Amino acid sequence: MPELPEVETTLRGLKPHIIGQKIDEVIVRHPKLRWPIPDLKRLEGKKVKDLKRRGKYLLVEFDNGTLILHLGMSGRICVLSEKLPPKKHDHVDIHFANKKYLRFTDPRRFGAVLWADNADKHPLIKEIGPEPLLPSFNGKYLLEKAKGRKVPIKSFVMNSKIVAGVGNIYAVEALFDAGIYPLKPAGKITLPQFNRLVKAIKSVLTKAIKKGGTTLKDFTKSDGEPGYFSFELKAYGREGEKCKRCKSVLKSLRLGNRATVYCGKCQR
DNA sequence: CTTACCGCCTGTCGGC
DNA sequence: TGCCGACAGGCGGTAA
Repeated sequence: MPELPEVETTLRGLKPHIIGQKIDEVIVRHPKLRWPIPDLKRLEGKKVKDLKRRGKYLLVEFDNGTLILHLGMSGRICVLSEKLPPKKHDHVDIHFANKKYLRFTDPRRFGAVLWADNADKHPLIKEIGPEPLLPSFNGKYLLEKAKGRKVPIKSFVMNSKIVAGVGNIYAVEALFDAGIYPLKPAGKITLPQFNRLVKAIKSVLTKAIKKGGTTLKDFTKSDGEPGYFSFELKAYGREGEKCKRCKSVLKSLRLGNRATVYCGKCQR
């Protein structure tokens, strides 16, 4: 389940291997991910100009457009230098002139590999809200956006139009840290609460990215998995266990079919 | 415009 | 041991 920190870790691991590299050949074995993979012949002979992240999307930039990658739930990308026979879920290989190649793996195929002539205008990218780690994402911004909205705050922060790339795990953790009840209507949250929430989101994402950084040296191993499972979660997955703050038992509810753990005492 | 809900996939896990 | 159904989950799409 790659969340933003894992995508960021993937980006950092990938960058030194692929920037400036010329593509020799692209092999697509299973063209049906979340959307059909377009014809990637257009990449052959092109050089990777830059690699960026927008929310959980990875953007591989070329002089004629951008390859958009999304890892969905189960996607992984690695760079290999020795020829390994493709396994069942290795859907795309991108071979570079330096004999290394990028391999896109995704068992559940919720991920995406797409092309955009202009990524900024692509429908999946253009509506994405501010990056959570930039200063433009702050309490005042959220307060303004939340005016009159009745959606539960958890759904609100998981809405990519409001803020980019905050998934279930980090929404649960940040709301716990900020002491906000997940079902509280977004429009009823005060500026001090939003300030705390923003601080919590930034801090939890930053911590996870730091953790991910320790896995970078193994990036080219085919089994090198960005490690956020080792990241210490205070609420997510701890239903029925004791709150680390007040010792009462953590409760859970389902919101839009998503596991939502919270402390009934600390979160109001 | 806002909100609620569907469904794409497959590995894993609990129950029998 | 093996079969089977339930479940997880990002997130765009669509219905209300």
